[in-house]
Amino acid sequence: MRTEYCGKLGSEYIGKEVTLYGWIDGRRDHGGVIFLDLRDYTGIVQIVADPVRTPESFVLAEKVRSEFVVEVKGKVTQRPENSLNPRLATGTVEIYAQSLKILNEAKTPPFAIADGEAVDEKLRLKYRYLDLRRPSMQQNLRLRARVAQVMRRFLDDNNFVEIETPVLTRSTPEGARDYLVPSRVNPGEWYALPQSPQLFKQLLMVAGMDRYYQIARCFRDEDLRSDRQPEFTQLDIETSFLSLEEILDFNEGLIAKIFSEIKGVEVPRPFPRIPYPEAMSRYGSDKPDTRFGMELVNVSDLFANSGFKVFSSVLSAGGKIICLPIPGGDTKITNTRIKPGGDLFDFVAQFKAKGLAFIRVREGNTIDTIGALKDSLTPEVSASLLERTGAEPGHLLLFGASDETTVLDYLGRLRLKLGEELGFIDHTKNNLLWVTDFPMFEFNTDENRLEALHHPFTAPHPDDVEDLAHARALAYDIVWNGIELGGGSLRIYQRELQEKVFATIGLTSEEAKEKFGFLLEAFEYGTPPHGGIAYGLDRFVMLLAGMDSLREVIAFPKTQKAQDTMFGAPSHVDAKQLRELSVRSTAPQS
RNA sequence: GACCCCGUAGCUCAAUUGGUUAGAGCGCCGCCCUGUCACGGCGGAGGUUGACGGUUCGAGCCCGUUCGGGGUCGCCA
Repeated sequence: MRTEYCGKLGSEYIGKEVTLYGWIDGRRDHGGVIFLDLRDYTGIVQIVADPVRTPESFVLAEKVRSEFVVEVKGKVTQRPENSLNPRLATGTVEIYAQSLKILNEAKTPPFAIADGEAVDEKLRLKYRYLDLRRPSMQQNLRLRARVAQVMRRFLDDNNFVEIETPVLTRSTPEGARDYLVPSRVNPGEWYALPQSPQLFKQLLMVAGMDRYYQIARCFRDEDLRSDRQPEFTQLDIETSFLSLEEILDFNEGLIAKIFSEIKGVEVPRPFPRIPYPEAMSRYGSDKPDTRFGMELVNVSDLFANSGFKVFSSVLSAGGKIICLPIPGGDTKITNTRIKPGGDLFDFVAQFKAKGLAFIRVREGNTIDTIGALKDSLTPEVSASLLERTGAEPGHLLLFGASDETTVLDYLGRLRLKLGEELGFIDHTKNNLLWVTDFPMFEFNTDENRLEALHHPFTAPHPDDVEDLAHARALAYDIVWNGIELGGGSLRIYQRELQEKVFATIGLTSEEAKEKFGFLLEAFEYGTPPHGGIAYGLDRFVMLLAGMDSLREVIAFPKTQKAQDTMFGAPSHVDAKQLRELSVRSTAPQS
């Protein structure tokens, strides 16, 4: 029986007989004495074997290699004065191995079980069980478990009930592509894996569960990114009878608790709230990073009578001229980068920018720019420009001219790129904020119809119900340092309103009845006002761990091609299995 | 669907302008070593340069195709 963990041993254990289990982390053979590093998840402790004091284990210690699994029994001993190792937590002691038992041998691992050197991603995933032995992965997964525990404890303390919802459910319109599961019992019919438990949790509110949460696995069959996996985990929350204010306040409590217990950081409350239109106009993003300035400035009016054709033609087409002011940018950013062929030009071009105009502000507020623009800058316009953008000598002013949505998007992205490049981002900050007042719908030009920005169950602002197409939603996103941690809304709980929203996104009443009839019917049996939120747990943990990929906080993640290279999933299946499911593959035979 | 980066020994990387037998560190194996902890010393093994095709007197290097990993755009209510 194990009596202690390796990494916990210290001077207070001296003289104690211990039994340890773990992996051999290293071996130093001096011929007459052999030192072994024994590792478990808590750390490393030094084992000693020599022919005089521990003759039996000495013979075995000569055979032991890295990653052998062993049992060690012995006495915790004070290290000699000149052999202390201050770099090891257990460096004041060592164990003379009275007994050393090899429980299992190990092949030489394909990479060292240690942090530090970067190992190729495909190797890590192929040998994930070895990769997970590394200290950093041990820490990340244990951090994840602690975060989930803090969440559960907080919600439990607030009378929430944890309820599981089905993984085999039905496909619904809108949203991401579904993962489908064929039904054997119902040939030709399919389950869909849930993109979120949204409708189930709303029905739990109808059911009077009052406060629900679930750490729920969700599935979306879309292309992967470093922060997007096809299956991921949400902390899903729903409450009845709470106002929007109460929900935000409650969630701030949850987040503050996580920051306090996990990071030891007390975050100030209440979190700032930025209405969506303001977030877009100031930051060009619905998840603004407020850790640095460089806010966008609308200067359209200053160029209303401009002779600069690029600007005047955009303005007359109803577009906007927006400025991105860059302190110190005059010397740090060359014209070459801004002009066609430059990296900044190419960067914004992929987001539909036609180009970037620029003004350089020099000593005495003199202005350097291209001739065509200079001609339209009267002294009055120049003065207003400098005042409104806060520009001082050394500033570079970049200008985008396009329709409003487009120009805000590409300048917002450019702001982030340059803010990072120029070192303006203070990475010690924890800027938490809510974005509120999202529009209910946005126009999908491909399908030529409105679609829900959040989802079609989001309640409109009560002042805006007369004109649903332009209504604000009672929705909110929580943003940490420019990254969306989660989002939610108050929900519709009246049948008529829900039907109107379905109609607005182009669902016929027949389609609405066929796909959501159960929800509409439920609304007729006394549905409480309700609302909630969902957090991306993987992403939250990734950020708390300071990692830049979800793979670092998921035990068995998928590759960019959505494969599990260790298990070999997805895989072909027997023809018999397909027949049972009434499914035939149309994929080209390989 | 598209673009970019990467692929050389078990691992991390190098290899001048296309030029002799593809190198280094770590790891691994053997021998030596009683206080190391990145132990040390001596010796050794280890390569289809992801794959296929092309150009060339000659290809790790150039070209094409393809496979794999990563990043990004689109996509992700």
